[in-house]
Amino acid sequence: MPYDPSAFPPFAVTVDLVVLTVRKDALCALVVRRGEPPYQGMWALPGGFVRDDEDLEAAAARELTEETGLHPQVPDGQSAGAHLEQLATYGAPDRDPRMRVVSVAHLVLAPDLPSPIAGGDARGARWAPTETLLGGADGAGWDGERQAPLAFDHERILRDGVERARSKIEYSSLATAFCPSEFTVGELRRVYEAVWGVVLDPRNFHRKVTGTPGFLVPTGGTTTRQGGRPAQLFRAGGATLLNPPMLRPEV
Amino acid sequence: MPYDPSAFPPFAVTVDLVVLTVRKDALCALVVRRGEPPYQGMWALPGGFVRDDEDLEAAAARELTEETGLHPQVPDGQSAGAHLEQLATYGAPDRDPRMRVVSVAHLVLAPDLPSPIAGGDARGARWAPTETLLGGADGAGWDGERQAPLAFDHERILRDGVERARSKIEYSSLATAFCPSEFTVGELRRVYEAVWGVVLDPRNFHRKVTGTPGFLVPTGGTTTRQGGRPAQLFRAGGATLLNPPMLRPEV
DNA sequence: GATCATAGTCGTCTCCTTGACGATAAACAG
DNA sequence: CTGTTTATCGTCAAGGAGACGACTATGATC
Repeated sequence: MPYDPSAFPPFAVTVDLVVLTVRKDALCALVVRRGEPPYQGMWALPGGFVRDDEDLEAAAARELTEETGLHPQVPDGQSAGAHLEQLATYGAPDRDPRMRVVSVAHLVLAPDLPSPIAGGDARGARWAPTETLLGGADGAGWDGERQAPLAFDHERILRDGVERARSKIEYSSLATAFCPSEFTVGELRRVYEAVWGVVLDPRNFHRKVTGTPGFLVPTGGTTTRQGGRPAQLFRAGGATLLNPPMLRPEV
Repeated sequence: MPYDPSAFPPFAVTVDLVVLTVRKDALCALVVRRGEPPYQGMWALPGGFVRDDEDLEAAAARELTEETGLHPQVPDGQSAGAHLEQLATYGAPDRDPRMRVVSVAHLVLAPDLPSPIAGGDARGARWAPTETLLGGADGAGWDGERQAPLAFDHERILRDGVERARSKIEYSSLATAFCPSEFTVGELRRVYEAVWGVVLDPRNFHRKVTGTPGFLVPTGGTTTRQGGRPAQLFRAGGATLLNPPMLRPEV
């Protein structure tokens, strides 16, 4: 098919963000309240239009900073860096009732932020447990109160993002993106437990992560912030792919 | 950011296809020759504009049928069905010199087609080994002749698609998408060898795939089309996720 | 027809990983 | 001092994976 500049239908292109963190042993996502129609007053994933001369990833990074104050992927900066990657693109013709909108969703994994949502356009933004946002079909049985459904097709996007995160921490070292720059083995274990929704054996987990080359680098320090015996502090090692992978317990 | 229908910049949205198959023990991709500028005369991935009222996946399926005659994912039809999934979206502001184009790339895994490219808009379309199309940085050392580079950012897209395929056949049963509806363990092994670019032990491979529940279902028939002792015929089982996974040999 | 080459299939052996779980260590709360 | 909590080390048995020997059933060649 030839390119004919007058033949292509016009689209709006947006980025939406699935920003995940682990708070109080629960996997949580950032949602914002919509201030205008459609879906006015409902919760939605943060996002916005891609600008005229802006790359997709740059748009995602800009939205992330606007909403949370987080900066993606600062190589080693102490400032809270977050992992950002493209998730998938959603473009059903009727997903926005006003016009044809194609949304390039991105996945962000962030450490738990000290202040609620630092430096963000935080009017009506909050962290909500993914289990609450997704209702029943989110894996393990669930009996809490149902949250009003998300706007647009954002529930589907969030579900895909959570599944991506669950799968990705198996074979990559990305679970450390949920941790502060220095963390203990126990804190990392609680990340895996929260994201997968399972309970892991502390002894086997310790053996596994400390035995995986390049995953963890001891800093020499210790901490007792979790109570109990002081734990060694680690930072993320250089490895991005884990070999052998962490395997989600089956069933 | 509020939606302002007059504020969003106009984009063109296309789908591009990375169509992979295994031919003569080599992983090959479908490329078409461009008939007009820019990049006139160069090879490119097949693709085209998304229509006004068309979902992204529908557009990818339509392009696939137009180019190859393949239909995606016919549940069990004998007619050559192919696996189709979204790969990633590419939207750098300068990726097309004429206008702002966002391309939603899709990955297709197809069995080797009997006729060169059946029923397709095949003027100037061909299968080319990915190793040739990608030049050096495609993993194992390479010393063949260099193919002229692909148009646009299609080399990057192809590289991502090949990597996705390599990784996906590890933990899913998608390698069977490269095989005809009935195939032998040896044929499946040659698929893995071609996609990964390695040599696998036939005995361990046989034990592994026949021992993975839901991967293969014996049909009862045998074939000698590969020469040697007749081999049992199988078809793909119901499992989509392999447990345990096939692991790519390291290094 | 005997022999050879080619594939396919079954077994064995050893090493390593994993899951289950006992035991010890070092902090804090009472 | 004692109990509680969390961290860390060790042991053991079961299963998976790589290396590789052995045997089988075809077609090709002499």
